[in-house]
Amino acid sequence: MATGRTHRPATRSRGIPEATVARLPLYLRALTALSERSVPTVSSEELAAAAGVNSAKLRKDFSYLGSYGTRGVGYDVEYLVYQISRELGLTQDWPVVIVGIGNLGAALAGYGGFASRGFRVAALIDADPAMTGKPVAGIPVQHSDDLEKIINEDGVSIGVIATPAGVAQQVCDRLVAAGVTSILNFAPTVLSVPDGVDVRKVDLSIELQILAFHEQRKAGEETSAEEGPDAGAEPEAAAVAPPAPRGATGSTGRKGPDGDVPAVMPA
Amino acid sequence: MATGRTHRPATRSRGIPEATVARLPLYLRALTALSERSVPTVSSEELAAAAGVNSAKLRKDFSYLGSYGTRGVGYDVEYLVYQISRELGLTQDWPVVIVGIGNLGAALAGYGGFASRGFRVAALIDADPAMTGKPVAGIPVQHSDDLEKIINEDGVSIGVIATPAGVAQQVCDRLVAAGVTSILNFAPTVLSVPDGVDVRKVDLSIELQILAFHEQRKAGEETSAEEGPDAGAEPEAAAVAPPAPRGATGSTGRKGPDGDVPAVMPA
DNA sequence: CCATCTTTGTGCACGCGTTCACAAAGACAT
DNA sequence: ATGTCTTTGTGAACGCGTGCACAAAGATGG
Ligand SMILES: NC(=O)c1ccc[n+]([C@@H]2O[C@H](COP(=O)([O-])OP(=O)(O)OC[C@H]3O[C@@H](n4cnc5c(N)ncnc54)[C@H](O)[C@@H]3O)[C@@H](O)[C@H]2O)c1
Ligand SMILES: NC(=O)c1ccc[n+]([C@@H]2O[C@H](COP(=O)([O-])OP(=O)(O)OC[C@H]3O[C@@H](n4cnc5c(N)ncnc54)[C@H](O)[C@@H]3O)[C@@H](O)[C@H]2O)c1
Repeated sequence: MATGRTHRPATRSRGIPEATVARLPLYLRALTALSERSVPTVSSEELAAAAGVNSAKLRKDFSYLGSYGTRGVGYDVEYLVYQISRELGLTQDWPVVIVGIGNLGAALAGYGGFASRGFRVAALIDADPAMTGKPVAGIPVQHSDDLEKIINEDGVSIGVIATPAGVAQQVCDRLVAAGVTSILNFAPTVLSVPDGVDVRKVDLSIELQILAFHEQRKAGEETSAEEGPDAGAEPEAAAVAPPAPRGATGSTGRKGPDGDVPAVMPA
Repeated sequence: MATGRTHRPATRSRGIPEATVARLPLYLRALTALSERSVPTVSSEELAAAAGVNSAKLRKDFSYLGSYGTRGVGYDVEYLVYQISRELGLTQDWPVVIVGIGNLGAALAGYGGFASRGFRVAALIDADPAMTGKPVAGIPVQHSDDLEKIINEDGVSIGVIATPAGVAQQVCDRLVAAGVTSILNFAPTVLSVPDGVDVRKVDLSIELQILAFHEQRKAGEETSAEEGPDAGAEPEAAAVAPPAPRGATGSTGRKGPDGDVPAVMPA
């Protein structure tokens, strides 16, 4: 290590790999469970199993945080919980605003997993005047006119967007302008933000499409043995000529190698 | 994970990189928008901008599907929509069951993004007898006793888990035993499944923790100049002795009201 | 038919992330 | 103290993903 670009000569190992950061919450969850069962120590092997990862990976991940283990014994659960919590910034309280209190937003508002890790729902915001003042999950909804004020007063730096996709960018812009620097986006849109602002997206539709891809592959796999070369996939089979299929989508007549249904791309 | 079996030396270029697969839905969404505006063709540059990715990456991604572009012109929108849809398996209908119709499950049930891409909610399943028969988003909830029957009758291969974490593994096992081979898990637990079954997880809590990490780093960055040694980083500063801090600190001070904690420790 | 201009498709290099494998560190027993 | 046994921490190799940069392909205009 360290051979990379050591922009930060000061304190060493300033950079924890992104992949590691993404796994820390996983470890933390497993450790918390152990802690509640009063388990004093765990080996990398046990913890890795609980977190569903490779033990070598886990050890390397922890090595970025420091040497918190004891050889021959393992890791002290309580201590590790604390160290990871601190590293993730969970020892402090993070006020969060949720914008767009519809079906999803309401579910999120009532989600216990928020509070359980130091995330406090500071406010629920919606543009619908009819919603204003109405309590959702015990928290009164506030009107989006007050968005800037709310964010400033509470010092909110994390925002959750659960509005329709069409207005997500606008909402995002307002959040950022008001001082939010981390956004969790549930709307199916690509958000553009200035440097220094982090955006993470949760897109159900994309997840399903990825699953569908693998599902299709599995299905094709079984029959491929006797179906011949172009059973499940070879694009060339369907490729007539690139600039050909101009016009209607449904006009794709005989294309699918295995009796595909014409693609109807809906709204 | 996912691509466990590479027993396929047969047909060439069988493997589309996982990272590419994950981006295809993104491209598809952007292309669909263009299609609705009747835009006939797009360059890789334009499309990349719309999808929020690098244009070289996009071209390389498409190259895995075949040569569907025309040099000097770009890509035919309609044709590309069809090709990507086919590659992702969206030209066929995917019945999906949602298990656990609580706050989140209900929101998912009513989500338009499902149907818009060939995913059909085949059934809503919940263990609560009081829910049985009650329509949610126009679909009557069925009791989990009938889970196996429902899955078999509809030929469901994709399941969504939105139950409490504590029962997620059991639900998962039943789904898999009944024939489901793709699972989208919203419960904060690590699911273990046999080979051949794909699991994707959506974990709000993890996303927030990742944001918090970066948020903390941003905050620490500004003050780091004068903060001295243990600003927000050097672990040793807080390190008393590895096996020391037993029970102290109230660590995260959580008292999970949500039962967020797994409890399921895969032995 | 040829020249020019646009945009694709990809070879290549690089960096990140994963995994193996093992020396060293420490616990524990004798 | 010394030896044995367990488990960490990490060096090193490898594979995947990314982005640059450019030749080739094809459109377009003369
Ligand atoms: N429901 C789901 O399960 C689900 C899943 C994945 C993604 N999504 C996405 O999440 C978003 C919300 O979904 P939903 O089902 O809750 O929709 P919804 O229509 O029920 O809720 C949207 C809410 O946003 C509010 N809103 C509209 N414009 C606003 C603005 N400018 N400022 C503040 N609030 C505004 C509306 O008043 C409404 O209450 C959508 O983009 C959807 O695609 C939903
Ligand atoms: N609400 C959110 O925004 C949110 C966000 C992220 C993750 N989650 C997770 O999603 C899950 C559901 O959250 P929720 O807020 O909807 O909880 P909820 O308590 O409102 O709903 C859970 C539902 O699952 C049903 N259920 C319980 N055991 C079952 C079983 N064995 N088989 C079938 N159904 C069963 C219950 O009857 C209930 O209707 C939880 O694991 C939660 O941690 C929720």
